[in-house]
Amino acid sequence: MSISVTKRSEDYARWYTDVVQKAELADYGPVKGTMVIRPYGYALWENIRNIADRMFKETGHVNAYFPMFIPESYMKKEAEHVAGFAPECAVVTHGGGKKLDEPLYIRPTSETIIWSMYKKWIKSYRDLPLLINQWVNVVRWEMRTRLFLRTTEFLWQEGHTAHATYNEAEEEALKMIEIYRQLAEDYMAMPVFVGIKTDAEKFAGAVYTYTIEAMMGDMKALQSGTSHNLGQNFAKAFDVTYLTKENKLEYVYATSWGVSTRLVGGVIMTHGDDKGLILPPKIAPHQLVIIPIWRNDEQKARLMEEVSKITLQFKKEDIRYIVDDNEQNSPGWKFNQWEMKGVPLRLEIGPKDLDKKQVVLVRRDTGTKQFIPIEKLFSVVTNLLQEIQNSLFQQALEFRNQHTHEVENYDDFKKIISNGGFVKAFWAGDGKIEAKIQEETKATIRCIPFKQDQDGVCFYTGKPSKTVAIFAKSY
RNA sequence: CGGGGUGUAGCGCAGCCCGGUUAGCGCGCCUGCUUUGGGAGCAGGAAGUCGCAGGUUCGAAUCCUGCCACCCCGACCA
Repeated sequence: MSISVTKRSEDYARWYTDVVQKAELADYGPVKGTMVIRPYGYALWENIRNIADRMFKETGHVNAYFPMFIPESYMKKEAEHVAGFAPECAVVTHGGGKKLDEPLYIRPTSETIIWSMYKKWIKSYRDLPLLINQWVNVVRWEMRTRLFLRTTEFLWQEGHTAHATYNEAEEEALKMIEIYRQLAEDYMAMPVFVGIKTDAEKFAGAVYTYTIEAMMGDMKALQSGTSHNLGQNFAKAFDVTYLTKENKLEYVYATSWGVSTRLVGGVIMTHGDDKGLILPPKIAPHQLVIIPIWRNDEQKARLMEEVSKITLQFKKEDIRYIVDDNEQNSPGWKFNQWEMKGVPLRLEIGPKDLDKKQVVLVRRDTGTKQFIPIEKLFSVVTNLLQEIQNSLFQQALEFRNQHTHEVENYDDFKKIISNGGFVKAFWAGDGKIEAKIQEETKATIRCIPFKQDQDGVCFYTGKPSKTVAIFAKSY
């Protein structure tokens, strides 16, 4: 295996796949479009997942598991839903050597099977709200796949909630997109625009779709999480009704929301550089790698003794560290390897340091190297991890702002889009114009941000508008 | 599904045009010794149905036909 990655400036797509493979995050599976998530990549996903899971539970959600096989008839109950998903489904036609009476769809998402169960479980307003999440795999037979960003099978969570009123469902959908914003910005250090999708881009079967949209290193947008207000569409399709306090029969209101292993791709493309990955400390599998450097066994013994003292404290304070005392590889090799894997901090300790009661600390993001007295090590590491976390977010935010341009006419719009970047512009167009813009520029409306406080003129139609939209080419 | 590309050792490739004995190179792997502060050195070693199936030929990695797989770029999508 060669030991460096394609430069981002040379070929961004190749850089991405190089990093994924050389940082040992994932590998191609034997079936087209499938991905093996390797231990290091899975550890990263687990960290993201655990944070999200905690936030879900703190807001009253519980986990459950629904089957991956969905009867064909269920898929077909909600018209928009089947139109949106059926073409990209894997379908099981045989089981136990026999042709099945009814084909089974492998879930592309679980609304239908979950709502078929909710019909059984919801009878009264006392059963509401029902706030269930599941962490599962789903399958979508995509034409073109890319590791983490779009694979035939991927891991995600899908929350499915049932509510008594429209307002409650709306509140839930908004609450969850806010949780996704926090997950992206506060933990993954990935700034996002939060807003609503246009009709053209919303989920098949949703009334409203809310989204977080991040900018990747090549200035394309990544839809990183969505939350849908499903209204009564699925309740009606699956006939899920409840009795109100007033003994009136009403259809239930629903939401669904999800984030996937795509987030891993988002982290890679938000922070990575030509040396490989750069991971935000809060989600990094290892926050710190310790590399002892010795010349003989006696030195190694002394070093390892000091290292075990140091790690004792890290362990106590829940700093995720790894000691690389492998004897086969040279220090230089290890430096490069762990840089490829994006470990936020590197600690070097050798005989010279031991004599001076110090260590060398190197930041992955800036490359800054400093000598730290061992007695101060713990507090310095703690502060540095926080600082790296903040600085990664700030840097990503600056990058995004630098490449987000306001435009007032279509000519400027086209220039910006073809050079790469987000366009932020007043919008008063409709779906037809949106489609035309997409055809001509490949850019779509990523979202209409929640924060709207200005009046202006639509860049395309020239009509007065109070609505700013974010346009970009996307993954 | 359209366009392009690639299938030869675990990985990356050369050889193919112009058929010829034992199919090479780099990295990795194994053993030993010496090394270790930015991708170590030397010596020895293991490892290949040349993507698959037919065909042409005395002889095919190489020529012909068909098929398959994967990657990249588009249309579709988390």
